[in-house]
Amino acid sequence: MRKTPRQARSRQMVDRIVAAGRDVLVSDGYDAFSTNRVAAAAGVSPGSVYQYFPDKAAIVDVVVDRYWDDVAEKVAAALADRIGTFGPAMVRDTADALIAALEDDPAVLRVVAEELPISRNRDRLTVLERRVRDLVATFLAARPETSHRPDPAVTAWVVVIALEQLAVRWVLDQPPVTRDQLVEEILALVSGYLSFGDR
Amino acid sequence: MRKTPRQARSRQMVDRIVAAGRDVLVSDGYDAFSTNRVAAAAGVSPGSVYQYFPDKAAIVDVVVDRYWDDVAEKVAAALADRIGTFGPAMVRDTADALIAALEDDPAVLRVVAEELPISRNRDRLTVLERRVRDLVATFLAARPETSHRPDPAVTAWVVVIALEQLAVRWVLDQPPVTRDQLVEEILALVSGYLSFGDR
Amino acid sequence: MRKTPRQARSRQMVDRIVAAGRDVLVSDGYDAFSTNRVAAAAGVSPGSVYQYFPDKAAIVDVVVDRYWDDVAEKVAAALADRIGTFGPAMVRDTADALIAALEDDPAVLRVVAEELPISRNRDRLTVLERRVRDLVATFLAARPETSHRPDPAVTAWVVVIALEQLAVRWVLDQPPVTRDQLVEEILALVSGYLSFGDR
Amino acid sequence: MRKTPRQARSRQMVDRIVAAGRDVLVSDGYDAFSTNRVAAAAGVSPGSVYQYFPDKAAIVDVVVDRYWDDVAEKVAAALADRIGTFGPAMVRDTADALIAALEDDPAVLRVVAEELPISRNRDRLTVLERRVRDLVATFLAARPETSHRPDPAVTAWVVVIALEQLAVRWVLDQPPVTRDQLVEEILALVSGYLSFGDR
DNA sequence: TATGAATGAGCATTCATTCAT
DNA sequence: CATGAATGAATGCTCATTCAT
Repeated sequence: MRKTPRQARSRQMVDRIVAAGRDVLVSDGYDAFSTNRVAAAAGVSPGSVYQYFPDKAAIVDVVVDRYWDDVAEKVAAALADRIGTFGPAMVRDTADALIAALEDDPAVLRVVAEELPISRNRDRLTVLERRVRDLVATFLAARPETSHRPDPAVTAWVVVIALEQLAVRWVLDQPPVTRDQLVEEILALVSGYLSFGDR
Repeated sequence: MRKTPRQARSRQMVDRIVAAGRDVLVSDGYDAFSTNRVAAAAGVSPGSVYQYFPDKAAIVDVVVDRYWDDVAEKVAAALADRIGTFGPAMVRDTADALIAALEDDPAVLRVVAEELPISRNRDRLTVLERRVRDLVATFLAARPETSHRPDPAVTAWVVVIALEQLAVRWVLDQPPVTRDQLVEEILALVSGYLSFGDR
Repeated sequence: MRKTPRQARSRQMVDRIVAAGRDVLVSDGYDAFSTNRVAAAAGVSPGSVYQYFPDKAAIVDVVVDRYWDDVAEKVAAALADRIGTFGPAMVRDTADALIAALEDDPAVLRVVAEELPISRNRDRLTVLERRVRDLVATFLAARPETSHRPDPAVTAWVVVIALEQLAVRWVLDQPPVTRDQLVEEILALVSGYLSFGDR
Repeated sequence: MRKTPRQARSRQMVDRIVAAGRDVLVSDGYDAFSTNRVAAAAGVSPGSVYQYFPDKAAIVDVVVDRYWDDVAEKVAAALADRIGTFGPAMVRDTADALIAALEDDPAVLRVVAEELPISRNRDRLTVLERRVRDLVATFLAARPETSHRPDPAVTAWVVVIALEQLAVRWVLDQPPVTRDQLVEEILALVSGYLSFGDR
């Protein structure tokens, strides 16, 4: 007749703390992020935080990790029903999925992308990178006859950076560009790049 | 019997403090950046710092501003003797100039781009933006007959973001891409993008 | 189906906790001595500790008490088969027995004598005191004809303090004095003192 | 017309903090000794403490050092006008001077001798040791014809420990021994020891 | 009984900022 | 102007103790 099984209770505490961490990050900013504030926001004592996290940095790390995992999951989900698309359509779909995922929580994106030491975000790109590598590969496979970029690894690196940064800046800076326009421009950028040298 | 006029002395103090700020930022990192440390590094008392800067943030702001001004100046200087180039050559020159400027002080670039809250970098892009706007305009002027990007403002926004981020990441992440490769890829990216839709 | 009667189980818990307390004291020192650590070392939950000890200090007290009881027991045992010796021989035997007892566990002696608030050691001397009182009495009884110390209680107090401290410091400070030398010096000190005024 | 010259002000702060440290140690005990409490007792902010002491331990060290310096000074002063005394008189004088010095501040003596990790007191004995070495040497010089302790270094070690501990315990434990009795017993102890073997 | 999650007061320390000199 | 001693709020973190299960 246990109300909260041991495992679940831990899980719940971690979740509460992470949620509170996210909130503090969003509303107070990274500089004002303190363990005491997180504890207060979680309705928990400072000591309790340390039963679940070894130190302050670990809380931030989990918040960031969860955010990017979330984004990756959304991108994967959005693309799941479109497998099989090729070339341009795939670019469009990927850009669209990424933008959509980033639009979901701009507040955290702002903190994560703009306030955090980049080191905390270092390993987050794996999923996007894999996706882009595939994208580049299938795109090129669809146009085997043409002359194009020589080194696929370099090409993927270029596309990842451009794609990611365009999506992030669009969400955060709200430039005078519509969402559809953005997707079209990304399509043009990537397509033009990948086919460059065609004749 | 005053050696230096008041104005000049102020200027000198500001310079000392900013230089010290830069050094502290580079060697200790943003987290360890403290007014006391800056004062010590400048050989000045903490109180004096507050005669020239309202608070700690203002010091960082000036360091960042000066850094980006410096970059802008270098880019402008590098391009000064190449005015009149068109299209692809201009893209190449711009990319090259930007990379060169960023390579000059990677230590500060690292702090500025990776550790600082991005808000501090907000207004830095004006020069680069103007330059890229010109670049886009002249490029398109060279190919007036072709169909290409519809909105020059949007196009410039896209190119700025991609160009800047590629140059920054290349300098900071040292990816397995040579400098020449990078310039070629940027050229391909921008040229492909700007001419996309040509036939 | 209870394996161990309640009483015995309590006893066992207390023993585990005290043993763990001793270990923590020895390996981590008094400053790092914490109830949680003791509980962990005992393989017991922190809550359980409080079923047997009212607070942290009580654990230390028992560790200390047991240590001194142990020493007292060893001294008594060592002297048991030498009852009947008189004067100098008895001094020598007592000194020897005490040194031997202290040598048995220098690690705990160090903590108990050097790190603990001495108040915790307050009542430990009873056995040694009684033994020394006897020693003084028999010594004097062996030389009834001579003039010597007037007040046996004071005399015993002096001898206890000197004897104990010499033995403890010798064990802990490892001075350049051999064990035999030490015993000889103690003998000289005590004998000289007790017979002082002889002619 | 400066009220407090720079040097003097520092000195004054250090003194205030050390005095507060002493008071906290005496009234709250070593376990409750905290930087915040010291700061409060000194009527100073916690931050100020750290302008004069690198950490908590440093405050304790200075308190202890000052205490023992003080004792050493008093002993030296008390003996200054008695130089030239020999043998028994010198023992009496030394014992008397030491007891007097320790009696002056039993509260601090209690903390220093009973609550502090002994390591903090390690180097304090130099003065007493030198004094005792001299004492032993002159004593023996006065009785060159007699047989006595073989190793002067060992002899001095024994006398230091006994003398110091007897004086300290007498002050702190208030045993049923008068001050004069104590001095007489110490004289008997030391004299008997040093002349032991005489005939 | 035994548990161990939760507590929260407390600690040592830092640092942006002020202000009397 | 320049100083730098002084501040004190705030920080990350610990640990003796409690109490619901």
